[in-house]
Amino acid sequence: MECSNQSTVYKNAYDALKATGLRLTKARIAVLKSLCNSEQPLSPKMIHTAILKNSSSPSIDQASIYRILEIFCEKELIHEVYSGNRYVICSRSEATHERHLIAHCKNCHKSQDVHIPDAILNPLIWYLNDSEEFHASIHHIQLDGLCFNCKSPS
Amino acid sequence: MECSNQSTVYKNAYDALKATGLRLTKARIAVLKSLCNSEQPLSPKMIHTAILKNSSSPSIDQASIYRILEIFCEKELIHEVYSGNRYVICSRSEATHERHLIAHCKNCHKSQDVHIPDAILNPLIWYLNDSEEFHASIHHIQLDGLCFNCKSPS
DNA sequence: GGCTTATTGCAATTATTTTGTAACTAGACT
DNA sequence: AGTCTAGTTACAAAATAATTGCAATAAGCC
Repeated sequence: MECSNQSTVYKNAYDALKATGLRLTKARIAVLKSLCNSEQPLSPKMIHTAILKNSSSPSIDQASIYRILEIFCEKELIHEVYSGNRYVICSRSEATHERHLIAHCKNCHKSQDVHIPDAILNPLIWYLNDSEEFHASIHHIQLDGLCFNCKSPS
Repeated sequence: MECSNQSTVYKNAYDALKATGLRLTKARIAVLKSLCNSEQPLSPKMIHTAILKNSSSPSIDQASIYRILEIFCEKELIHEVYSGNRYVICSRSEATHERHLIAHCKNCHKSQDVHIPDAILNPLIWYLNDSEEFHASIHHIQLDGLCFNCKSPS
């Protein structure tokens, strides 16, 4: 909602798009804007709806939006984030009250429990709760990254 | 793949299912088993396929699988995890090389950058990388939990 | 302004998710 | 073991979402 902040976000995103060498089409601009104007992650459908609702935007076909999002991800202009249509059994370690994180490999899509010593995890939990920014559920912190097998040796 | 471990996982999950008071139907058992036997999160479709492939399982209708997953989530027998069909602009802070986490509120679905002091985050990153279990991408660690607004006051 | 080709719109296809209802069955109680 | 009954499921159909091929378009370059 911070207008000055918003435009900074958009300006950065626009510059990043330009830097990729991709053409600056009205469709891509519209998708970028809708993401920049939102404080929550948007699904392709939500982006489509947002663009249609905005009278100043041209109408963009949904197929284009899928393609644009795919390209933007490749170029790392945007991230894909949590949506929630995959499931795992609640962790093995919950029963024993151990703390853990669910680590999700972006490459092979396997998930694993990662056990973190309390000495390391506690400060993070405490910091978050004290900051009042966010209350992380201890038994369901999800890390995105690469598992050991998929981690490139570079 | 650890057989003894697998059955422990299943045994716990089965006990947890029983404890909910839900009926122990063949469909629910089949869904529970397929999740327990998988080391990666499964989509409804994947679960359906897995069950059909398993000759010892009865054939379960996919509509039932959707309903079972919904109920299991309510009862907290399973978690929904990352799947990736929502998008956010790559973070504001990446450009300045600040470290941050993307925190995703399970209630209102807004995401926010959570800034963690290096003193707190570094040990976690270092521990993970040293453990060789998982390589978390520093600019894309995702926390699931509740944002301050949605956090219940209890 | 005209050229070139990356990109989009359109339309059709395929996949996924949801819903209503009749049939079924797990668990409880004889 | 047999019967009852509410909770579940299978089936079919509808709604929604995602993908694809190709002709039309327009962005960037001269």
